[in-house]
Amino acid sequence: MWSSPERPAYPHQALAVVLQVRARRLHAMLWRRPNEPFAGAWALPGGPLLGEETLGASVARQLASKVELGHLAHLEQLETRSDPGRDPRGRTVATAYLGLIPSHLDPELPEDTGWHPVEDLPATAFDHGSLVGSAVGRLRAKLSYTNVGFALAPPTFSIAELREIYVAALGYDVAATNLQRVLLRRGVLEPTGETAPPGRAGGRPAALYRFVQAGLEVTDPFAVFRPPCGR
Amino acid sequence: MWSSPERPAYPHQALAVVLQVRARRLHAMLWRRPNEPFAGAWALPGGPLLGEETLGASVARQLASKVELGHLAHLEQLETRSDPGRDPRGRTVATAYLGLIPSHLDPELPEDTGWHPVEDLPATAFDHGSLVGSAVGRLRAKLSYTNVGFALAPPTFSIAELREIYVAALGYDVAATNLQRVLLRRGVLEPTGETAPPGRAGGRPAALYRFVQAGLEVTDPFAVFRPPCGR
DNA sequence: CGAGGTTTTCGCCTGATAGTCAGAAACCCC
DNA sequence: GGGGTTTCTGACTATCAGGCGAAAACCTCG
Repeated sequence: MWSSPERPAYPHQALAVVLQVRARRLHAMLWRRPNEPFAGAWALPGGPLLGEETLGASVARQLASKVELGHLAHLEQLETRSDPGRDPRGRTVATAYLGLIPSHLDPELPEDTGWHPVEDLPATAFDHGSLVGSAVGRLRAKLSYTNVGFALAPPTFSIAELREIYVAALGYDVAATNLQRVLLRRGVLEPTGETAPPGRAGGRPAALYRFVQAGLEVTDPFAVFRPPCGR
Repeated sequence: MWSSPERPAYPHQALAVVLQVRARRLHAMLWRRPNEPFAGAWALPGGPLLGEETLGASVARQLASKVELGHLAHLEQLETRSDPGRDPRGRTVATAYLGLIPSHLDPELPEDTGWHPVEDLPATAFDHGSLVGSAVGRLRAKLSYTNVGFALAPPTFSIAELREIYVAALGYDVAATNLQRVLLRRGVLEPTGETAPPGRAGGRPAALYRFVQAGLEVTDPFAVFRPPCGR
């Protein structure tokens, strides 16, 4: 704790890595910087921490200028970067958040803002490229042991649709059979009782499901070294 | 990104939640605050982010005044707290780190600093109590899917000793047989080939093991939704 | 209205692994 | 050498993920 009167301060910014599954690929939201440094490069939305707001409130405020906040289904703190050289203009500290938007939404974005596949990012400003990498890593890990999927999926969906989302987000193939069984057993998913009409090519109508809980919840963190009996 | 000239700044501090297994219980390192606010309450070691240092370097610097840095076997960033009211004196932002010290060490601590069982914390200053909670949660989760155990255990150890450490850190019982088999199969542990002499009560001499890798490594994050074949 | 094609669903089998237990092995002390 | 203690090993069981194939349900076209 600082007891001495000197209390150096550095500008602090909140950044958001907003991810969404679009056209079967995981995308990140970036905007093109008009000014130096890194003029023309793509950057994460964000800005200075102000007045009496928390970092969470700050990132929400900054995001509000890019998308409708109601479209954000999930927001969590990622990590804080403090490398003195991360901004050529001078020292800054930045805290990044991970935001998720369900795949059925197509929010209107400002002119300078767009979606970029995370596997094929353009040149990014500052350390924003590696922040996207961190965010994707976090999302992929959590998809397996939490119900974050709810923040990527529409309110109701067939297993086939959910599989597409998971495949896009995870970056590798998963079997629909297994996905259904695992998520059902864990109580993450529940059937709505309704079915979706088949496509024009025919096929059996797909049963619709929804996520039981809309907030983030850690299901069964890790199967290993579990407490003796039902925790 | 801030393009306007106004760049508000708030003092930023780095805090450390240092954990160690002592006497079969998980302890956190706290020091007693001499001054207001929270005079007499227990607080996490930490202090202001200075000059050209990163947060990691800052927390290491602050810790150096409490323990010998060489004793720290692991250090990772936890989370950043920004509630404007977290310090009654004025706004601060604090980034907490998780530090681990192996159980065989007994570092000398300053007069005002001591170890406290995490399950039985005294009154803490600021939001430090909940930060200890976060740290313990992180450690417990990672014990199951990484090799962080290396940072809690001595260089070599018997399975019984390792079990004690895991039990203390996790807060619940685990079977020695299982611990050995799981950690061996994952390639986290390897036998040294040596054995420890039995205690005075006799008993078969215990085989000694070591962690294969001394740095943090994510073994097999999550068994679910694994890519088709050996990734 | 039936045949062929398409998509989803369901059931079964397999393999991997965690949890548990009991017995054998190795050592001490008396 | 016998009793006690601790550790090690192997076997058994239960659970669950991964995969496959058949059945179900629906479409379109002739």
